[in-house]
Amino acid sequence: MVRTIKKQTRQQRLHVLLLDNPFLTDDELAEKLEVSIQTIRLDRLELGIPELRERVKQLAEGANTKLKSISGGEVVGELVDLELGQSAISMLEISTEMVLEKARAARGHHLFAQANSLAVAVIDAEVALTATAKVKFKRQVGLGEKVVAKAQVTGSKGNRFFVSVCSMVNGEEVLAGEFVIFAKGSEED
Amino acid sequence: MVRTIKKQTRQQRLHVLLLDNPFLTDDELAEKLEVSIQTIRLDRLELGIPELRERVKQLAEGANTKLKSISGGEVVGELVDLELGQSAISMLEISTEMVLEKARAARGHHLFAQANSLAVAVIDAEVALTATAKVKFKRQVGLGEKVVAKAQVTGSKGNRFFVSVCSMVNGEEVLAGEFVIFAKGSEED
DNA sequence: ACTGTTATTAGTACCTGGTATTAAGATCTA
DNA sequence: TAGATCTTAATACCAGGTACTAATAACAGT
Repeated sequence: MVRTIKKQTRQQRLHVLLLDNPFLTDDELAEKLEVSIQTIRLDRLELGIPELRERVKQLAEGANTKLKSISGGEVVGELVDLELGQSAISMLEISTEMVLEKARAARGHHLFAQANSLAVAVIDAEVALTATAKVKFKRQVGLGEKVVAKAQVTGSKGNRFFVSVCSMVNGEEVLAGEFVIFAKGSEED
Repeated sequence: MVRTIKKQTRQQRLHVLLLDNPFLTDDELAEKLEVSIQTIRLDRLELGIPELRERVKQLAEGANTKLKSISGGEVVGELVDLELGQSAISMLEISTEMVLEKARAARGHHLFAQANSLAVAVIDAEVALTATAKVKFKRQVGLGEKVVAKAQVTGSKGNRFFVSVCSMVNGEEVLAGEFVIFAKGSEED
């Protein structure tokens, strides 16, 4: 079944081509893969790949929400556990966009963002803002690694809450932070 | 000239509608604004607004680069001045995505990201990573405000560099931070 | 060598969301 | 009432598809 193998590899190449550049039309794909446009369409059908316009649309929508989830979401990372006023756990997988090209290590502020947003989230108040933060980055975090952050409220004084956060990768500490969070008032950030 | 006013306000509404939801077709716009589809098309022509597919495409492309510039770019914010190994200045305008809904204030980690990436950028080395950070948020920063961060290298010890960062809005201090940055090696983040 | 299956290509009708152009009415203004 | 502006209609055309039918090519098993 040589043809089947050909077909499979072509469909794989199709998949890769579209991952690399989702803006390719069937026409262009047909040229690149040296088959007819109908074959491309059958392939897309079999692979469940939508047409150009749909792909572009999904990109446009998806990028929007991804942007928000990175910069505007309530918690950076995925909230795994939350006991308001006491402790919280979140998980963040390091993606390509978070990594410094040269060092291939996650940029510090992403780890900070995870820890900071978790420290804010754990506070049981309408409005909570970071007042001060003291952070230690213990070791690099690489692409694809999953960072688990644990936040623990250690005390409070008036509307000031003290939260310590510890982030781990595979049981290894990668970040330790002490946060002071302001609750309710709009005095500071 | 009642018609002219009508036209202007309609075009303004058109503009706003598309800002709010760029995925609207001319058909839908015509319905919302209670004019014919031709009028919508003339309006788009006059306003220089491209057709739906083009808008979506631009969103898809633009969102990609925006994502990168927020999370993967070399410096968070706009680099205004840079003297490698000495000092650097960057500017960051607070956009809607950076703001906490309830507090209407910029989330701490955005200010941190600006300061941290600036502290890293100012170091004259192939690879620079944050080792420790101590940050104080002095006051809230609101939507649309422009944060100017200044980083100053205050000393070094081996491959450890000490950088202090001060961020201001309208001459008012909003963030003060002390960073320790590792240069070259891949020891820590 | 013949047959059945799978793979590929071709062709056609139709769809959405447009552009571009021409022409006809509507609306107001001087 | 004439002229300018605005709005709507109608039509031809386009890209980039879907959906379907049919013909042909390539090979496998017997």
